[in-house]
Amino acid sequence: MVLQADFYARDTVVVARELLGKVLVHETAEGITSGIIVETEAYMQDDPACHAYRGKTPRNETMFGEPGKAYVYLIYGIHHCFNAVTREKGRGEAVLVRALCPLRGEELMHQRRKTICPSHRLASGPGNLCRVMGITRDQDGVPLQESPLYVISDNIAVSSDEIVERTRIGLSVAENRMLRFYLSNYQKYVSRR
DNA sequence: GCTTTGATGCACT
DNA sequence: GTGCATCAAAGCG
Repeated sequence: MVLQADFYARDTVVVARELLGKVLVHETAEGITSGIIVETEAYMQDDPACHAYRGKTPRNETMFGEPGKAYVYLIYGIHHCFNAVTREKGRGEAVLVRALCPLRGEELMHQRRKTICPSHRLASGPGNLCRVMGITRDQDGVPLQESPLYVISDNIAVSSDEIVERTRIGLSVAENRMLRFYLSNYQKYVSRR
């Protein structure tokens, strides 16, 4: 079942936790790739580390739009990052998806990567994730319910004691909030640190 | 194995 | 001009 807008139109931390164990799918001309979401981070509007903290700009406009849309941006000039927009329209909050456990299209993922690596590192980190899934800024603003890019709730059981809360990664401000979540039994698929 | 560093685009002060 | 929600190659051991 594809997750609908009402799933995303809730508290950002709740959405971040519940996205763990769901499956991200991208259907492209090259083929279909999918993977279990194993690591997320929550970004709230009152958070100095959040793009929306200083208000709306052309770059982060998507975050303020409808819940359930993809917010994709370029970081360090090289890498893309994929987020799911949460809360009601006008709120400017999102969940960053940081890592996947590959499910379908692993062949294609290897092709999209220039380097050879073990499968548990294919989508370890937001930049790698977008690369192997074929996500670019072309996907910025697309609704996750009615696009080739969507999230489904599969029957992957996640009990709350498998969810580990940690501080977020790569930030210079507001580092110490427990807003990063990952599944302990998939830790090797997660970016390091 | 682990740590360091350069590549690189774009929004914003 | 600066500072990033990063990655991988190069260097060390």
